[in-house]
Amino acid sequence: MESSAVINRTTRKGGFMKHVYIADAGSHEGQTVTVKGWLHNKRSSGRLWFLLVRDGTGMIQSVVSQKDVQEATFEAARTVNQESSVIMRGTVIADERAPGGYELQVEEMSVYQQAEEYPITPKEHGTAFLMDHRHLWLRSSRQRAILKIRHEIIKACRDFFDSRGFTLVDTPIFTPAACEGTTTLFETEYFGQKAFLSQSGQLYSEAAIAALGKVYCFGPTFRAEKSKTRRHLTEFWMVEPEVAWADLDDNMDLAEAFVSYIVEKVLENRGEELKQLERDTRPLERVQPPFLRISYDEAADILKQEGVSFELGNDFGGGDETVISGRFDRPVMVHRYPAAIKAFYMKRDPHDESRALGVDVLAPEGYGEIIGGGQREDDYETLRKRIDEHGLPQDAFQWYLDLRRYGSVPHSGFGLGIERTVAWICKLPHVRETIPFPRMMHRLNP
RNA sequence: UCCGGAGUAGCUCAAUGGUAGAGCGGGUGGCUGUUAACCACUAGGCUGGGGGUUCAAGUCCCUCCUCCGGAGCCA
Repeated sequence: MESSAVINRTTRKGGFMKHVYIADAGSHEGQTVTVKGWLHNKRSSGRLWFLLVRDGTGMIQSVVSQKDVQEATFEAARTVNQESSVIMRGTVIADERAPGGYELQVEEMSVYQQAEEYPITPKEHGTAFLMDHRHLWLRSSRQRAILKIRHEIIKACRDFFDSRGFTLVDTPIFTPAACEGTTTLFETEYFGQKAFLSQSGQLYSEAAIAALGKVYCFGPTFRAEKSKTRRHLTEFWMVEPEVAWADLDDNMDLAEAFVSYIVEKVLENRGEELKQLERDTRPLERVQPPFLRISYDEAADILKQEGVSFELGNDFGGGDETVISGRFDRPVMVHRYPAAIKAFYMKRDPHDESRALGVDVLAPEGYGEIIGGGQREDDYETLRKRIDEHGLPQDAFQWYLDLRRYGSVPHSGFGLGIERTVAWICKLPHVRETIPFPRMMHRLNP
């Protein structure tokens, strides 16, 4: 979209000729073009106005000089206010004094809509205020950069799997029962019966592999936990591959290739945005295979060496993950957690029944778990036993058990949390800025 | 749910228990190269709600509400 320069060759009411996107303005140097956008900021020097105009592709300084324009245009420049929608016709000229190197020497401008007093000013604001105005906050340069990188990450996820023969399988949002039985779910009324919002598409993806071999699902997931930390949202996006005939090692190979690919694509295509966020890219450049693979017990040893009090058998907390990942210059994969703290569907390690063939990928720089996954239990009787042990309803999982009755195969997969990945790659202090409209315990609006 | 912190102008914040202020934003005026421009003037307040102590409460006490940070839970 951004590269299609000319979309309107005819003069229409309220518009001027030759609409050009700001990102392409440089290639129209010396030409008269029309720019349509929003007034980001303005400054003046008497009979000269500098209007910073933004159109989603970029920003350009437009200069309105009283001696060069008609009275109506100069008056428009004088009275137009922040975030008004504007149409500017002028000549593109190179000028090193202009931010971006090019500016628009305005010949005529019109205000499509004069904005009311804009609540977000070019000065500092608190997070609560900005979140209340999230629908407007998105217009800021910083939020725009984050959303561009989020998009790049999502595109990289899809490209990665698509180019490796995976098929996208959309899994349901309404589910009849808990997928894992471990987390608190949002409950909703479904024509007289209870339904729950999905916390993972994994179980359905497991069904799909017998049809398609390699699949992934990509969608929103919901957790009703009353978590109030920088790493939690109640609604977040997850991409989950599932592969038939893959064991835990294959799964880890896939995960490290996947994460490396995502980082590579962001570095390749979103350098401008990373720079805008003042992200030091050196730690990202080190994100290449192989990632170190350590067992849960080795990870626990690290905590012991670092003097962190930790009870063997427990799961790692956010602080523990930071200490463990702090040892490495790239993501680290921790495998073979105690089976007792993992979901019912995880396959046990044949060499040690107390350990599950699960793996978490911990991002560096204190960002913690971005991937969780593992090899699934594929034996019918064992899985039945696990469902009982976890106190889950046998009926609801009958279809899932069927998968172990009709051509069961070893298989593995994982889920990557998009928001945590965006937060890490952008080095943001909180996941709430990684999604356009975050949903948190205390945030349902806008 | 637990622990801690904060609610004062549209926003970000000041204000010994004694007349509630600044910067930004808004308005008016000035400036032909501004870079979150600058300069002058100006409007703007139920100090989160309720109760109490006091001659006097933004300030002290109780309570409720809201938000922020952390923990737990989790991805």
